[in-house]
Amino acid sequence: MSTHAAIAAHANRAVPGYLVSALAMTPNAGLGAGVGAAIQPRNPADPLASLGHAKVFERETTVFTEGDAAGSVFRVMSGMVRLYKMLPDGRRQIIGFLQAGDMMGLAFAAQYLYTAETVTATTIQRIPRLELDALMDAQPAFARKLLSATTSELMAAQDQMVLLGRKTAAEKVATFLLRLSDRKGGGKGDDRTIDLPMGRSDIADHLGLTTETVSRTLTKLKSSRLIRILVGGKLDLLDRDALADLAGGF
Amino acid sequence: MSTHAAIAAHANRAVPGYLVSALAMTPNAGLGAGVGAAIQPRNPADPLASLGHAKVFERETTVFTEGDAAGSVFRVMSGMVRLYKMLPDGRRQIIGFLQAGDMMGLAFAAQYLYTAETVTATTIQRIPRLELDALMDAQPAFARKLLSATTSELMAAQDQMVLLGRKTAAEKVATFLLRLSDRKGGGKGDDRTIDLPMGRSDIADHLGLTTETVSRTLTKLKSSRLIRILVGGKLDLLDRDALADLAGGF
DNA sequence: CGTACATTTGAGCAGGGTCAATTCTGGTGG
DNA sequence: CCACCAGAATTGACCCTGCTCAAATGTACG
Repeated sequence: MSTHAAIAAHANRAVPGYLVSALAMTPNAGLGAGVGAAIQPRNPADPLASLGHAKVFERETTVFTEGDAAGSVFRVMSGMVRLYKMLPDGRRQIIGFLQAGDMMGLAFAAQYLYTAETVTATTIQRIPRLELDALMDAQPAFARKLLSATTSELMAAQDQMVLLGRKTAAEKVATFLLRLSDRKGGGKGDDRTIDLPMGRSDIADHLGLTTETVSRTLTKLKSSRLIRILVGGKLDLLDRDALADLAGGF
Repeated sequence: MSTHAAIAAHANRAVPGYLVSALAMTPNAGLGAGVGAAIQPRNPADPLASLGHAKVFERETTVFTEGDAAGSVFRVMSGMVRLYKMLPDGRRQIIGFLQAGDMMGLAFAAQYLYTAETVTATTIQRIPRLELDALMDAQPAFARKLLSATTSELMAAQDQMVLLGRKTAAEKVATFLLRLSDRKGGGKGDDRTIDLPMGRSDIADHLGLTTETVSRTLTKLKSSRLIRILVGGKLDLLDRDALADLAGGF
């Protein structure tokens, strides 16, 4: 028993530390598949509002890297962030995409367990762990919220396992599009139009596919008149019912 | 927007309820990939010890089904349980395998989000949600433990996403064997021998493979002298280092 | 000891990957 | 305002890993 990169990483879980993963505190969590937890940034009852301070990151910038000492948690205020893990040889699995309200870096470990990078220009609130701890001590209700948000993330992660382990390429892509669409639900404008700020290879690494397969699958959906691909990373869902059928659950 | 089995299930996450998933409260959690949390059954400090009551389930028995009203949480005292989700057409994804100390059924939703079945004869403690709530209110430290356990599960779930999305069949099987081995770490006897009480199709549905591929892969590992397959669902790890290399991280 | 089911093994196939060329897109500078 | 350029996306051709279908062992329990 020696060269256990595998086992070593696994053992992290046993570390009685703090700050383990990402989590979101509102309903719109989920796209992240075990990642983002929205805690309404501007909610009057937002207990995090006064903690830490916000900073703007430009697009394609690293916020923190897997293995870094985990001293803070972060909350996305606007923009989009991707979280991923990499295998030693460079294969990448994107754990999730975070949007406004989602949190990351939350965990009970000394190091961050994945890398966080911005997809678009993003405003991020950085909250020192100590401040978060203090808030949890002071407001038991907040601790409950964190727990609730974390279990929501876990549910999303489980759905993602079904997707990765048992869905076909077409089902994966259809599911992904519907999730994205659900995410930004209530908003303004055409509710059939969704934003795809991330590149094809990001989508591929999130769905366990290659960029080529993602592209081909989108092309097929376009030919079938289920979607329309617009310029500028936007896309119309022309037939949600058909997409939902294709997605096959979740 | 109508036939959204997908979207409906997804929406569950928004339900402000309780009791969402499974979680474990000790280091040996992890095999579950987003599932079991061990809370030392016989630990003197076990705050759950006096709650609910235990029951013995025989092998291959359903404990609860996805969609059932979620009135209780459960803790495995001995034996093994599998948790899974199914797609409408019957494809199955096993979320994780639970062992002694692992909890399940914990969630912030009104229904169970997956099905739990025993693999072997299993003793399970059933704890009404109300009792768990009361405990959380009475012991803030316990609530913290739950949060810690849940984030551990989330970490495990993220590792499982990497496995499902980016690993080859051989890497998946090697990773699985090492995880199983780590799980029951400290125990007695030959630490190279591990128990595989679940069938090949359970392993397959956990790793996103077919039974045939799992079988073939194990045969190859056997031919390469990395493992030895014993009767009675046992198996020897003959070369952990080689397996760890094969597993490629985590 | 026999039967039912699980596992293994075999043969052939296909979904999605790889490698590579072409087209688009968006930003930049003239 | 437009031509140019670099990177992204798309498309094509071919291949391989892992799946399907099927048959042959193994194994456990009554």
